[in-house]
Amino acid sequence: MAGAGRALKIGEVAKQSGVGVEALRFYEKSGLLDRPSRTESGYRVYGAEVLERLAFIRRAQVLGFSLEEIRRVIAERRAGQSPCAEVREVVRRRLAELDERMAEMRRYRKELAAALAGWDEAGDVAGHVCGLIEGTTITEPKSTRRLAGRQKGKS
Amino acid sequence: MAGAGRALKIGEVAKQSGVGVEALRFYEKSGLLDRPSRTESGYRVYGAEVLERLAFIRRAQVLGFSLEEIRRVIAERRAGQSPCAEVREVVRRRLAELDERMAEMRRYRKELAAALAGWDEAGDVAGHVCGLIEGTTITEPKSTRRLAGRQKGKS
DNA sequence: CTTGACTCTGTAGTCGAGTCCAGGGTTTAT
DNA sequence: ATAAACCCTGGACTCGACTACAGAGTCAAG
Repeated sequence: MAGAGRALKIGEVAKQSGVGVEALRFYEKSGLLDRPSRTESGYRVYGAEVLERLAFIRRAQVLGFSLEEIRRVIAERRAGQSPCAEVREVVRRRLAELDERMAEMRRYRKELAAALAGWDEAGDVAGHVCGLIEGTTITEPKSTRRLAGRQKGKS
Repeated sequence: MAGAGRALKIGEVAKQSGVGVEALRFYEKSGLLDRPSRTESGYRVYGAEVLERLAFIRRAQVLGFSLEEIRRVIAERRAGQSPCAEVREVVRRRLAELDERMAEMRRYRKELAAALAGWDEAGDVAGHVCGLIEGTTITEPKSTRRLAGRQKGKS
């Protein structure tokens, strides 16, 4: 696979992958990208396969892997072992988390929607903030854990 | 309302609210809590109503409000205006976000589950990472936005 | 040959929601 | 009276995934 124009400089890679020059260097530092060869003057020179790697990373990210997890997967792959066991593990965990998360969200959604609706017609009583928050009784999630949170993308 | 033991010191409040001394001071600094009166020696002295305020904050947080949003709501309330319009706004936004989020999650879940299942019986092919990530084609979310992310809770 | 776009390294800053610490002072129980 | 437990301030640190910047070198076009 791959066969497009090779010998990409970092800016090319950024443009083609949508990842951003700084992020690319950051990924390299974090062990997500192999360090590429260099021109005599020190410029990074990538082969087209880096684009696949980046797609891989993006995908994994989207699936909820943290960069650290992705790093481990890649490292294992490079160590010859198929990282499948690991990946499977992570995926299973993700699934469970996702389900939990979604259940939580559904609950919140219900609360929110109910509060909004009920309060939409009730008008507001001074002193109470719309009854919205002070009124609702929520079954507290015992541990509020991270979502597969990602920051604002520029795209 | 309220009528329990008044004149709480910060540690009491922490214990009764589950919020943590440092967080309480942090909330105060951030304008989420009014600054309480002090003893002569400078100790914070809270009235019981702070517990309600904290419950309010917790609830709002759980509903997906950021501290900044909560701060605004409280500020508006204090300014005499009912913050209902604002709250409603935020809630509506949250609902929309939540829905979008959940749709995304459902998609991911499907991908993950499918990948896991399909791959569970296929065995692994070297070179491909389980087909999991390199294989799946995901309809990319056009902008990857923050979830109502919250860090690891200590509870 | 000069201008401007690109690249390099290394360090620092961002955001959110806190946590942790040092280096004090105070209150309470023994 | 003294130790333990509490409280104070101010600032630094955490985590994750980047982004920004300074200051310097390099490359391609005109």
